[in-house]
Amino acid sequence: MANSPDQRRALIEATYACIAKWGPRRTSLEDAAKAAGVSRATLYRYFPGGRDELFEAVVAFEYDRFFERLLQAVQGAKTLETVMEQGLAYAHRAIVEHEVLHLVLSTEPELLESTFAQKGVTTRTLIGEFLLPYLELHELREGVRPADAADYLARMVLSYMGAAGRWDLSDPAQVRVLVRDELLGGIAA
Amino acid sequence: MANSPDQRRALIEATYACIAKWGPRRTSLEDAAKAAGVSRATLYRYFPGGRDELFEAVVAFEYDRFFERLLQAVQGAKTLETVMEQGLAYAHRAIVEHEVLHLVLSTEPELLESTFAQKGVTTRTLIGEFLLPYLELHELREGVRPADAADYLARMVLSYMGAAGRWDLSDPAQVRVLVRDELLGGIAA
Amino acid sequence: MANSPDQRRALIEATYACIAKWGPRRTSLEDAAKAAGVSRATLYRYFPGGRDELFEAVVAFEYDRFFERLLQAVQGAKTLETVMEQGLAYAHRAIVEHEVLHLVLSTEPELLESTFAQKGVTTRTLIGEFLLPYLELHELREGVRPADAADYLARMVLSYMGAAGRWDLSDPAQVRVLVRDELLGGIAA
Amino acid sequence: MANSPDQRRALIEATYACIAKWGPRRTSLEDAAKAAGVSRATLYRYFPGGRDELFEAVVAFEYDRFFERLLQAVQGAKTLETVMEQGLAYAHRAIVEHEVLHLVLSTEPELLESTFAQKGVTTRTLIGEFLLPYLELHELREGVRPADAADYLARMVLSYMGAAGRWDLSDPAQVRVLVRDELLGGIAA
DNA sequence: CACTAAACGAGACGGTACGTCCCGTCTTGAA
DNA sequence: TTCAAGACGGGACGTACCGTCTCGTTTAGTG
Repeated sequence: MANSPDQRRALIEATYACIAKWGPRRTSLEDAAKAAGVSRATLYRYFPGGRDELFEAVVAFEYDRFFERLLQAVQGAKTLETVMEQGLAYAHRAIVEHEVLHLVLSTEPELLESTFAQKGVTTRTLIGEFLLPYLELHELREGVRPADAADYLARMVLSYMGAAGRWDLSDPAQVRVLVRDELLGGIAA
Repeated sequence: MANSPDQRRALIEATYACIAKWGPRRTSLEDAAKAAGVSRATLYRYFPGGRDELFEAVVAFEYDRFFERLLQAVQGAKTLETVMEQGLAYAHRAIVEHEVLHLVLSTEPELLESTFAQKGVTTRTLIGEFLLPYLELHELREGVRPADAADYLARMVLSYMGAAGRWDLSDPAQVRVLVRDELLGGIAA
Repeated sequence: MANSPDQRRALIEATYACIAKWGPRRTSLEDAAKAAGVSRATLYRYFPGGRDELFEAVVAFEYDRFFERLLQAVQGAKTLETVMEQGLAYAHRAIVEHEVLHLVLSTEPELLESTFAQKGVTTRTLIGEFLLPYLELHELREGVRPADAADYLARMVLSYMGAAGRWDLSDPAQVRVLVRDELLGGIAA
Repeated sequence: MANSPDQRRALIEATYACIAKWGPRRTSLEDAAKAAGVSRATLYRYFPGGRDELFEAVVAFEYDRFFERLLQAVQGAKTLETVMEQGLAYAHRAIVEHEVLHLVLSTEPELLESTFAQKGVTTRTLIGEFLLPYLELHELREGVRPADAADYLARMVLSYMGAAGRWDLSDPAQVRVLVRDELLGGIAA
């Protein structure tokens, strides 16, 4: 039915913009459609599920885009340390700049649940699996298995992504200390 | 002007029940007021901000109640290990049983931060400060400062509260291993 | 549920006015409500059946008003002849002036059907029964029963109400001739 | 531009069938086109005026067909009485059988006049002119002019077509009495 | 016979209106 | 006075059509 992926895309991005401007609850489908240069009727042709389906699509889209770019950000890294540093730095930057996902999720958390549920895997698992190969190449303290270390690092990454605490993650030097001393300190040989 | 704290309380709990049953978006003020045995007009006397204020109050109320009970759960603990074990066990139990908190926390723990950012003090900080005295009494690996360790533990607690991963937190034995070997392993002497 | 008959009345008359101006198909509930100084939501509170119920009410209302005034117009008449003359004259005037009923019925005849169906009696029967007492006091040609004569006159009245043909019913003299010579000629002694 | 009169015809008849089944307001152009085995785009090629033009065409078509057949039904009649009897009998049968005309005529006969006023010549006039030759061959009561009698009979025919009242027009005997005693009684010699 | 022009099916699209639901405000009447 | 009861305006939602438009595809009809 969806002839033009362009319009679908335009709707998602326009909706994203509206949410960023007014918040999800203050964003009507009329607004979103108008911002996409499309009639409300057409919106329903691309998202028959209406508001729910549209918002889910926005979240999924932004979620994918975030991790896609995160992946790009750590593309060049060769060692565990640089992967962690570049990843944390990018994630922090992205999250601070784009608060939209937060906004959506804090207001309508149910959306995220279904989005992730259908993805089947949690974000933490995803990150853990991405880090695993690096850990297998790394010298670990004795008794520390790579899989456990990956899970531990994934949890810490997510935690610091959300709230940096006393660290300023926009300062590469501090990121470097955080990663090498704090995060890897407990597991690296 | 709020004459009866009882009615305010009844409204919050009735709303909580509705949210638990139908989700926030499917819960109307009519439903909530009726469930509280109160007219919609009265609801507006206690929560002039309407829907937003009511829902915020519900979340804040449940949030407070959760930590209040969490505190009770670790009341008798004397050592860092038992505090952590009892706390994690209780939190896991509470989250599994109470769907609403589950709804919020099951997503990603960092979401909670943004939701309660307006409280001025983050949950993580709260937990960290609670753990600090225990850490000051604990033998720590050299070079590990109690404050840093508290922050580290708080992050891990929040992470495991939201998603236990490969651990079954309803099994005290597993909780024991998780706490003593995994979480405290990196900081304890 | 309908607290204020005034608003119900206002809605009916506003709708009537809209229909008169733009025709039924070009009259939206938004128009009608606005013309009545009422919100569309309130319209549905008085006419839960929506458009159908509202339009039926308009037709029924105008129908009743028409016959109410017709009755008034023949109030003073004592003889069959004057009843017929005054009634025909009024009906002709009313129909020519208010074409709205015609407009509705020609576009959405189904409306009228249900309106009359629920009234249980046809207009013709109504008129016949009204004329009957006058006929019983009138000298009739032999073999003509009052009831049959009443039915005959009712049919002719309705026919001339809709289309006067070669008669000018706004001219009392012509009405007089039509009634006395033409209509009563066949039945009066 | 209308290439195929067949398709135009098919559209009208399919629309007629839909109206008969669901009523005009419940009949969409999609329905009508599908029933005619034609796309909605093609419908607009034959009826650029859309819904209005199509529905008008249906009514006009059925109107014409009705009188065409009525004419056939009285073809063989030689006398005024048989013309009236056969005509009334056919009209009654047709109206009872065909729901759509029933829908229109069952209300009040004069409505038809206004509906077809745009035809320039009213149905009543049509019938009157058809009856005139028969009346000119008939012995009339003194003082009764054939043209007046034709108009009178036309009015009565239309009236009885719409509502038979106490007569059962499917019984030839009753039709006979109605025509000869009642309708012609007042004008025949 | 190939080529063009038309009629046609299919369906996307903007737009209007419908009937429904809920919110936030306000009034009324009874305890 | 306080509260329930509920009317009301307003706004958004999801649905259903309408009328317009643009594509391919078939079908004639013609050079």
